[in-house]
Amino acid sequence: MNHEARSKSTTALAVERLKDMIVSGELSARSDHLESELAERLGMSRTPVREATLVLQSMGLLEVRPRKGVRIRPVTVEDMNEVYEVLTELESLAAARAAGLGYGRDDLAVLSDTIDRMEYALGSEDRDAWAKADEDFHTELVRLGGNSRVAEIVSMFNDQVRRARNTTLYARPLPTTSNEDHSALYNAILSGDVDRAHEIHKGHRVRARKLLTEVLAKLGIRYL
Amino acid sequence: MNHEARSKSTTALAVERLKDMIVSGELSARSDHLESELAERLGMSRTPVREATLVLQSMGLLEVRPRKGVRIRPVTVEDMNEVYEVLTELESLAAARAAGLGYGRDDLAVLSDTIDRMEYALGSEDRDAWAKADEDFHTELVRLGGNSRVAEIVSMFNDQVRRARNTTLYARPLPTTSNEDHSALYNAILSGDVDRAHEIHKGHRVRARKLLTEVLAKLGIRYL
DNA sequence: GTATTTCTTTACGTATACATTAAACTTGGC
DNA sequence: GCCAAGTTTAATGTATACGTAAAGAAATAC
Repeated sequence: MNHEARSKSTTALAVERLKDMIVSGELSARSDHLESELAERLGMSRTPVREATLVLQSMGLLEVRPRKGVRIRPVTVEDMNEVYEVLTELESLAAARAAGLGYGRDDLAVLSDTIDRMEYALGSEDRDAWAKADEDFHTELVRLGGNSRVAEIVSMFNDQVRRARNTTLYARPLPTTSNEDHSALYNAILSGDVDRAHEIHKGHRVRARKLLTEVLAKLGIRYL
Repeated sequence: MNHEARSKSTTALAVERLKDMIVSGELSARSDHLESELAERLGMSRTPVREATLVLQSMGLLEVRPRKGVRIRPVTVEDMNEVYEVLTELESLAAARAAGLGYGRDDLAVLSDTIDRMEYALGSEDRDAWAKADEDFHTELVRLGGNSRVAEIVSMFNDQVRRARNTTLYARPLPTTSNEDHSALYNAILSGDVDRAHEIHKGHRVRARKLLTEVLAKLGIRYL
């Protein structure tokens, strides 16, 4: 009997490890890597690495460029705008749908918890904890929205910009105002106010995006 | 010198062929297929087939189920609702953005052409031509929207529901009213009316979805 | 010195071989 | 007759082998 998680396929492991390496910056943006190099680094043959790169390519994290190695995709300011535009629409949709589904306090317990965690993290100025809670908040929100495709896209796009977000996390003001948005959204969902939920979250996202682009501009960052 | 299209990789070919087979129904929904079976049918080894199935899985067209063969994903009514919900949001966004980009008549020539083709197809009651033109219209619209990620998602989701759409194409009234929407949208984009473009297309999509679900309900279809 | 061509290298694409393991079948106990 | 344990089967997961073609290096012509 295996007390650990059941042994995953090597390919799945490669996807996981490579994703981590990309998000953490261990594989830096715009760097090229041969399949054989990655295979050696991961201690496996080229086959699972190849399969993993295909998957990661479809997730938008890298580009397979024959004979030049896979290139870790940089996230340009333009990319950020595209991603945030989609996230704004789809999350707002999810918020509205969630409000329309008649959730009660129990159903929203997880969401409420993420809000509390953000608040607490803000108090102790723990940016990492705040970022984690914020991501959980968004994940739970789209889950509540009940459209699995929306949830998938949001998850994928979050992966794409996570590195960028990490970079800016310590270079921006603490998002003290955003928690008001979160609470307001929670209330809108609980009270079933579809339009208000949509409105609040859309505004929240638009402001977050503006803040981010300003920070990037101030830092003179073109890509991450 | 090769006068044909430059020889594609076997994997790319497998993706293409399998996609065609799925969309055309040659591989029917809910059917299972072993890698070796598909490899033989396509006259290639398992390797490119495997890679293709990974890609098609990420496109949502099939599911890789170890030791049971890949399963061609059925499209349930629920799936259709999810997909159409996302398409509604993202295409409306694209319409609004397109309207905001100050396109002139020349820029909108392709869009205009697809509208003409739909009108003509309606006159001659050529449903296939209409469907093709309609799809081109939507593709061009999101291209004009200028957000490549939106365009990608829309393309992927269209693939997912194309089989369903083909099935209902001859079981529904000819969409005679929809062309008014298209013209109105064209004018809104040309005149730069962002809000109206959004509004028109959203309404258009909502009506199209309603029509489709009604047809499916009437036919008693649960999945396609 | 530069440009062109040939040669060499090498990374990838594909096929094949092999190991693994889930599922199916068989057999024996009850 | 039914269930469980063990065995067999076969499809996948992974590694490896090999041919091909692209990128780069070298050599030669100018």
